[in-house]
Amino acid sequence: MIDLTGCIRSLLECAVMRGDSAARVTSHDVAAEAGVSQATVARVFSAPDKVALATRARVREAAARLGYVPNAIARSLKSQRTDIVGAVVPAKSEYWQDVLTALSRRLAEQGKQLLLFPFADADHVEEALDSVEQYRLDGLVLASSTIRPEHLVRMMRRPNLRAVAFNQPAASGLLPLVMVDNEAGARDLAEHVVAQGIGTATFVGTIASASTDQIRYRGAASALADHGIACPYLEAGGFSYDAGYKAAAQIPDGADRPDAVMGGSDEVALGLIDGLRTGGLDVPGDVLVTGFDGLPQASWAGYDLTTLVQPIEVLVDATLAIIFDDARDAAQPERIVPGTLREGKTTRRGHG
Amino acid sequence: MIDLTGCIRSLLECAVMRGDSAARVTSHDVAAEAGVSQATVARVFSAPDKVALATRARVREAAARLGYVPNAIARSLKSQRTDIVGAVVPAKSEYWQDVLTALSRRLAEQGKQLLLFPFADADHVEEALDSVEQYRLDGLVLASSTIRPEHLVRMMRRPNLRAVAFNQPAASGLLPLVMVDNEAGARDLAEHVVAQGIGTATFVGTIASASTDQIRYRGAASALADHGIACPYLEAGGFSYDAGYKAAAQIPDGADRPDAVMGGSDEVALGLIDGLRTGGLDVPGDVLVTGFDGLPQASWAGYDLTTLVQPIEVLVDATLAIIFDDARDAAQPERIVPGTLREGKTTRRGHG
DNA sequence: CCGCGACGTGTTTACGTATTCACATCGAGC
DNA sequence: GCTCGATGTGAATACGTAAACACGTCGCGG
Repeated sequence: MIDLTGCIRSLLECAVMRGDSAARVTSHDVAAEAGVSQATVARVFSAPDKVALATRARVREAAARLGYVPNAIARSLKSQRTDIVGAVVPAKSEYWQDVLTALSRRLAEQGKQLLLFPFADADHVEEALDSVEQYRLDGLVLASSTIRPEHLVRMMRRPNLRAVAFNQPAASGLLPLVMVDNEAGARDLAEHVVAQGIGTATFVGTIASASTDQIRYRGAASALADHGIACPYLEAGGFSYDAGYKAAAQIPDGADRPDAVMGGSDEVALGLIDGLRTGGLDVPGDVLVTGFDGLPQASWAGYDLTTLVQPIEVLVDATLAIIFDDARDAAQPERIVPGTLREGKTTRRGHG
Repeated sequence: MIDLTGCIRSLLECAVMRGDSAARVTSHDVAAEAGVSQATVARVFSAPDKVALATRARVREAAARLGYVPNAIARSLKSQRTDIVGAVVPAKSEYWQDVLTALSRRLAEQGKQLLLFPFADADHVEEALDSVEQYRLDGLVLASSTIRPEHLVRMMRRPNLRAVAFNQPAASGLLPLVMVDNEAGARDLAEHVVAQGIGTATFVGTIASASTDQIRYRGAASALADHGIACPYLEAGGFSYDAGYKAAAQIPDGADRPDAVMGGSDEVALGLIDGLRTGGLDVPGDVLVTGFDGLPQASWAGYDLTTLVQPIEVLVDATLAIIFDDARDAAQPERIVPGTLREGKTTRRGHG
């Protein structure tokens, strides 16, 4: 039987005991305690092999006794590396949440951290970048296609800072770039709905000025055109469920109703589905719907959306590779990674 | 007509020009350029009112010319403040994504940043806390009820670090605590479904060992008991949609089928809805469903879940108040904030 | 006309670590 | 037995800033 209360109390006493004394334990204090120099203490924590085994043990023990924890701030100042990667992302977005989750997890595995610079809208990117410059980050992920080119330019060639554009086609030629193959993905989706036998289609984009939106539309429209199908463009006005939900009301009904509606993103597509259903239509009975991104919610049974799944892990790994691999000669790498078509029931018509 | 290409090119040249020269512009360089001392430069950027207007302008100009950006690392080392708040959170969770979004936005407004320490599971919290200690953060938000007490204890009384437990009932008495009133919320939900005329109910919890789960169950069960309704507990085994979806299969059907199923969280509840519907049941026709948290997805038209909405902004503000307000005498504040019942169609029965 | 405070600026030091350089010790090789 | 290289350690310095302290100037009241 474990004495949990006692255990916690003793831990507590330990913590309290250290309370003031641990206030600021530096490598000097440890050095004094262990009878060595500060340099040796520093070596024990950053390059242990350079210290004799016995000394190392003595220092470790002294450090533990005093509750010493190396100061990352001081280390960063001296070593010119922070082990922190920044990410400039829109404050609200399901998609970016997923990306950040993957990014932070992978960074944590390498003992590095993720510092967030969220921005409410494109006008606030400037402020975010001001903060970015103050922290001397090891790397920076510029996410969101709503970041304007002038912002990207600003982040070029900062010393000691590898900036990477993530799913940001407009950055091509300016910054190293990692993205999913938006155009091919949109084509795949279009080909898929064509194969279901549709005759008309509408593309409901997110924000017309976003470069991903333009490319996805281009891919879809050109594939449809190959089959003689026109594809009008409708702007939802946002990357959100709400934008898609409202846009559903703009889609013509009656004779002009399209056989398929292609959403510019999963969030928009999910909103479209609910909006169309609220309007009395059946998805996929009356209208097929596709998305783009492969959000977890897209595979929820209530939607089971046909979409293009982005290989987020691959994209994240590619991004970190650019940031941390010292192949600085490969000046402007562009990694375009193919996505995967996920067939859901939103495009599953009765066999025809 | 704007010459966009030219504009970008000039910006680009500017950036390249600064390329090496801006490599490491320090306050000393600016001081030399402006013909003042380093101290004056520092003052211009941290306490401008202490510098004469003319001098200030001259320094600002010199700084702009050289592309000087204050070094936050050095500032932190000197001032013993990082202006960074850390958050220890589970890597995957819709709910925490929402909280983090609110948190980072509010911090950004104050010129502070959010450093993420995500952990995959409770066993990895230890490592996350190791990192936390190295960065001398101004504050720390310990989120998730899966963080164990021994971890909380470890964060007590660290000097210069205000740790706050967020929606973590088990932290009561150990750390300052901010949370929604889980018990009252669960009671409200239970009272609501009772008012719909149910006779039987089941509670599908997330993870039985999580303190929030226990409290929510207690609230629901006691309210139901007040009306003579028993409330068996079923564990989904996670905080996720998938866990809820699978748990739906465990719910008895036929004569034993409960009139209402109360999910331990929105994510679980949404999974439950889809799971029940997949099983051929109608929600709310056959079974009422409730959630807890108030996620954006819960109000999506496809679900329109009845749930208890957490006032995330309020919780976040309370958390930051504890971290930054110098009322250190108020040793262990506990802020329990009431949530709001959101009535969706998942508990809207035909009038009976 | 002197002294005193307010104001603006320069000088100096400290924050806590990593790293370079120098130095001492020890074993091996001729 | 002396040199040479390898190894382990200490002393000193630098990273870039903030803040304490000191100093000089100016304006004011007595």
